[in-house]
Amino acid sequence: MEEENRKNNFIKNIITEDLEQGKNNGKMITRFPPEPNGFLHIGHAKSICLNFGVAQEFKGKCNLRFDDTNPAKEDQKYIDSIISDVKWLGFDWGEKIYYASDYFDRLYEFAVELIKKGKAYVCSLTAEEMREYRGTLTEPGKNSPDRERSIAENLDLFERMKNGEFEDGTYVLRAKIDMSSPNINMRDPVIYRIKTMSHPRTKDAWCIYPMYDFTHGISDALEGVTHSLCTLEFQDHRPLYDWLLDEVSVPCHPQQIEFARMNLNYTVMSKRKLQKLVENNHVDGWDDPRLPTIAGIRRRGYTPAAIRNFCNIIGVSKKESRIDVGLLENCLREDLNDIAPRVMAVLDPLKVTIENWPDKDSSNMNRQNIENLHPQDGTEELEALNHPQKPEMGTRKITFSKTIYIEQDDFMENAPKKFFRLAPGREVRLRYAYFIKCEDVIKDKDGKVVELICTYDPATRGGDAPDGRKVKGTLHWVSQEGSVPATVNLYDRLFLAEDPEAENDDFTKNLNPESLIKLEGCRVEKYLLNAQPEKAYQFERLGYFCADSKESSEDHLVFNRTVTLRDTWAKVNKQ
RNA sequence: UGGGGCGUCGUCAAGCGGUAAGACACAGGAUUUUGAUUCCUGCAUUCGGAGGUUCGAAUCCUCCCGCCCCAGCCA
Repeated sequence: MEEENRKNNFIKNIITEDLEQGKNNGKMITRFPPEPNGFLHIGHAKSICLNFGVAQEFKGKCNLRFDDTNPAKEDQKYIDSIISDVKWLGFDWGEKIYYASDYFDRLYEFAVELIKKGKAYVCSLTAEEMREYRGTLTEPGKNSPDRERSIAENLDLFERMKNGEFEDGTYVLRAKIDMSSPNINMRDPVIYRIKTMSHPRTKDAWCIYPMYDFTHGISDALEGVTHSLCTLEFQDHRPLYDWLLDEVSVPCHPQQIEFARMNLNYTVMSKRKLQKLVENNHVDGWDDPRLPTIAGIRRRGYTPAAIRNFCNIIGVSKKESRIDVGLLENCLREDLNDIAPRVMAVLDPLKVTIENWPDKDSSNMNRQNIENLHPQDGTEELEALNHPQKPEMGTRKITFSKTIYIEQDDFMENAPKKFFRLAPGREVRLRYAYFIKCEDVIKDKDGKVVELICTYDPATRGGDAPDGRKVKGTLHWVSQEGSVPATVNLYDRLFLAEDPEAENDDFTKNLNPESLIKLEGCRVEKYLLNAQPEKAYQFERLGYFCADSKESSEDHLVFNRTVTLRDTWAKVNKQ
């Protein structure tokens, strides 16, 4: 379904044109450059799909490169999770993983080159002073008193910075550009700072670390990146990106192109807010199935194909937008409908006794209509399709018996005409089994319906009526003997508000109190006993579900609802 | 009020001077042992606004309006 017919976008147009004109010797290389300081979310998926996607499409390559220049925030565990997420999404970064930290030596040399050209200087202004000297959005900045320091002195100071002779914060290395530039990024930006701190990969080799702007462009150039795709907020940095690459002797000059990041409604995407949800236990951890993190949606049951397709469908532009999660869910359903085997599960069981079904120990056990009746326990095996539209997915046996369960919602004592399900005196089909008719309703002392007494029609075995009579409704069901108990997590959107962060006060006020409903008394087909975590099943008439990768076991099955089926009845019913 | 961006259907989004693609949503209808799927049909005389250029403008020009980003020794 996906892969074919990928949509065009302005970035692909640029690449096509560059390739046609023979730019970059006909090569095209992109990169996905995460900072390992947090977990990936669906917004990153857009960038991943874009960068790896165009590389695939144009027969180029895409490097996975960690932008690990700030040891204060970064950690190996993030590196590991990012690698696993990108792999799960289905992308291949070739033989090696790149790290900006692998370039620390060369980066240092490039800084020295800049100093020698008189294009960088060591500055001793404090952070606060530097802010004052920087000016404001409307007023130009002032030159640092250290701006005209001699090259020799700069060289000496910078080397001593590297050697660890100074305290953190005493000196920085700055590019010498233009303190009166209307673009604040060009007002002598810091390119190196002292941080006496161990780095996840280079350990204690360095106590000075390069800044993003300095590192990123050079890393791109060293890797021969041709198109450096990043989000809109870096547009103002492009002049600096270009300045740096022009001033330093790198092998090539990549082109930075910016696009709008993805926003989804009914959720939050910022690292800080996701962190708050986790820390304040509003959710169950970084992989909570309600979170838009890759780990979360994966645990929820989303498929990589659905996410890739979604990223293709939403397109790439420079317009800031908030995409309807409905679009995502639709891509999910499209994929799941194709691949998920169908099974039956009853989430809110209502007991049904088939009164004319032979009792285990009664004498009518030899009734000939019940072809595969097991005389020992009074059950019958029936055959069900694993996917009605795909016979190649095979069939499976399901067990029918005297005691079965249907969904509470599928029975109504005083049912309106449009209600196609079970009601006193009405007949429905049990999927792949028999027609049953409701003869009696048993209630407890509070008036709650606790059991239905029904009769079945032996002639309708498999679900077809030989006399051609029609029933409007087909219900899913499960039998006492053919099912096992399970817990089911019903997930819904995490927030009630389309834009949870619209008001500047506490966004957690918009949390949906019903984003998780844990159902304990569910019953699922025995077939599900060996369900693999994350593998999608369609619980017929309910939605798509998967066994939870953390909590489900053969002793205690736990399923997550990935997404519901489209439900036009619910919509009509609401009106 | 400095600089950089962006404004095409409810939501995304093509379009690049020749007379508004597509997807989702929505509304009808058909088929259906999932009120699912699938399948038809409809859905912007109009492109933030106002002028101008042109035989012809969403596309070019001018002005205006609205929204976003930038003053980390974060990325």
